[in-house]
Amino acid sequence: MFAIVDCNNFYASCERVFNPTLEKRPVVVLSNNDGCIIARSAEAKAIGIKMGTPVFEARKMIKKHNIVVFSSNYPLYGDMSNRVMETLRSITPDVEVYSIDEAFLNLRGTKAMCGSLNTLSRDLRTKVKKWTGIPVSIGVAPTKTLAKIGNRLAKKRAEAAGVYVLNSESAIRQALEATPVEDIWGIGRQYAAFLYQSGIENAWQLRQARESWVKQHMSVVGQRLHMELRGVSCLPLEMLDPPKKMIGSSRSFAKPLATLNAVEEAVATYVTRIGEKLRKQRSCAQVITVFVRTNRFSKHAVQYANARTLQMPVPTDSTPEMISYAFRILQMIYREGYAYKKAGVMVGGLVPSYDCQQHLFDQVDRKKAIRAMQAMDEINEKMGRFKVRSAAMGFKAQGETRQQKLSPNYTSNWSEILEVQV
DNA sequence: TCTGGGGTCCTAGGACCC
DNA sequence: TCTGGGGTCCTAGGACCC
Repeated sequence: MFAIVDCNNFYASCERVFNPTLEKRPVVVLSNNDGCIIARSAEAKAIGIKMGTPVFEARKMIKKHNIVVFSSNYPLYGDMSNRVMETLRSITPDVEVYSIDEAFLNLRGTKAMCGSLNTLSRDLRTKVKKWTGIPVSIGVAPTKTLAKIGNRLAKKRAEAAGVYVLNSESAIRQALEATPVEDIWGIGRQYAAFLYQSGIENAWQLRQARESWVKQHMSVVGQRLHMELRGVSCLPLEMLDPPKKMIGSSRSFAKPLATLNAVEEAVATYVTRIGEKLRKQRSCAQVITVFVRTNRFSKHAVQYANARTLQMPVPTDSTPEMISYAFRILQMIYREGYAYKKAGVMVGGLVPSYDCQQHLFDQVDRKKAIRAMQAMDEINEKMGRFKVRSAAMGFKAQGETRQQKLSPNYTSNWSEILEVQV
């Protein structure tokens, strides 16, 4: 049996843990750059605030209902996520961290088999709340996809009180009939529209569809999903996270940038982040892509977007080297006269760094570069991010993002730790 | 005025090999 | 009139996830 443990309104709940005055009040958390609403407390959802709404469109509602607004605070959420995951590991080592706020558990072999899955799940839910302050919902079923369906009902139905177990054919049928196709894990907008057109509206109807028909229209991904709905587990628990195949970094700018130099400094910053991630997972990259674009929502501004990919001669994880390639690309795609709203960098073709094919006529002293990057990473680890950095990033952070409603880093910065008055 | 960021997997088609 | 068969690798684009 699989369980999926999903934190309720995770970012909003994290903010609440350290600020109990937010209890019962509508809370929303914004995306990078304070752009869109990406997390909502139950109260905010009840008011009718939709996921992904641009904050300026919701301004009236925010004012009217006195909604508390936060910029996103990823150091805080990441840390709270670790606490939740550690708590889950206290009942079983079989934990797959699926996202910042979700984990799959394999309940086989846990004490559950002695008691009921229901009791075990309820106990786990209580434990996570008590140890971390984060409320979670739990779905339990014979496959991951069915567990996800259970989880949705655990959240939706008050009488479920946060736990929904699909442990019999009749329970599964009931749950599937109550699940519209667009709410199935793996069914997005396109497939949902297609299924409705084909007369399939809920998960039970999809389960009854012919396998060959599903395969024909939804490829093997759909076929797997179909089997999972029928109780045949096709998606195993993945406990160790495989190395990334692609790493990217991009941002929208609070204020558009109009000079090559400013865009260069932003791009250098993205490459620096990518370099850190690459070295952390001990990979080198073979290709690098840079893209720039103007504000795609602006109706009057002249639009321009471009991207280019470069094959690097030798796989590398060296920040300065990647910056020079990124700048070369930027030279090719940058055009004067536009107000740039967003830029980004991606690297791919990742290979393990111990396994990099060298180049016969390589001009770079790789050993030196490796030692320099190691020293830089160590200093920054100790003294704070970007303390030692490439001059290409500039002195003043370019393309800075807006973060006007940031909560303190309660759990990751000594000077922002919570103060309690006695 | 104002609209996020970071990923994965699959398929079809082209280029190439013998 | 009529032009094989079997395969790999790469890329772009589409679909999905949180």
